[in-house]
Amino acid sequence: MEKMNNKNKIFIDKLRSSGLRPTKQRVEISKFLFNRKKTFHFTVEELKNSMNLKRSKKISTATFYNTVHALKSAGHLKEFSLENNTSYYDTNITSHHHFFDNGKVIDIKSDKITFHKLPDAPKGKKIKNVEVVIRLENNNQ
Amino acid sequence: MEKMNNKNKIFIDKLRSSGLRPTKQRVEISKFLFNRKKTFHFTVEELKNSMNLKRSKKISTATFYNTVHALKSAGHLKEFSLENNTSYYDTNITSHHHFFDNGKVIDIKSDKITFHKLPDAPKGKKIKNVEVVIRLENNNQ
DNA sequence: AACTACTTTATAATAGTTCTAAACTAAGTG
DNA sequence: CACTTAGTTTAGAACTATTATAAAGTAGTT
Repeated sequence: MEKMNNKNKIFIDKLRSSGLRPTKQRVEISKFLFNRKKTFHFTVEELKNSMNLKRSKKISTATFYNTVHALKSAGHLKEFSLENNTSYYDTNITSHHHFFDNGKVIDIKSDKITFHKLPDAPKGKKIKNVEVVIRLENNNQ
Repeated sequence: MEKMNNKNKIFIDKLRSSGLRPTKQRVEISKFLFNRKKTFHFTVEELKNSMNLKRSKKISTATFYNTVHALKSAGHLKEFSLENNTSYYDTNITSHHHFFDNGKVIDIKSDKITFHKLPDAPKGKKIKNVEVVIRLENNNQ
């Protein structure tokens, strides 16, 4: 990348350290995803639409999918699913939990939920992680 | 239904009590789903393939989708999602939890997991349910 | 038996995602 | 700095799960 200003260096390093070539597109997508204070939940289509809206030269759909998959494989994004057959991604890769409120997702910090009892893993298996979904509904009156 | 033998009566009643006309197709699908000892996890495509394999007169794809949706709306099936953009259904409609082991799903009885600490619902919301997913991996010593 | 509302069906349509192969580009080499 | 090459981007086709359409069929009532 010819233009490597300081603003981008952190994202370039992040990509490079994951074995991903820091192309123009990947750097811009990384900046969009990770240059924010709060956790970001998104689908690939949402990401594409919001980024391309502001751009004259659009990034292709395939690149959004490729990049999100690469970032996920590198451990920079977490995938999760709702009941609508669409993949959601979460920039918060630490182990944590979620409220699901009619398609809206809210993070719950890991330490907000603790267990009194948990089952053992079946023979030959071990527990990779434990994630809780708390489904919400409106509190009518 | 002209042929209403005792074997089918229970499924016919189940459909009728949910406001669903007990058509030939619905009764057969219900029997296939609910006439078993253990909980059954499936996708609509899996259900279609395994039922139609044995049949000379196939049930159409649309009917499988319609019936599964109707049974879900009536509260006889529960839907859940894995990370592959496909809807899974569970004949165990009681509140319970799951092991996910590389696409394989195993039920965990509700009382096998208890909480020590749980967050409050956000203002104006209340908790509808709490479900835990325990992801497994192989125990390579 | 006749009527009607609900159901099934084949098929088309849609949404999200992955594949393909050609054009492009980052990064190393001399 | 050209040159090379392996990795990347791209448009578009293909694919998979699912939903919509509208015509034909059927359950349940009269």
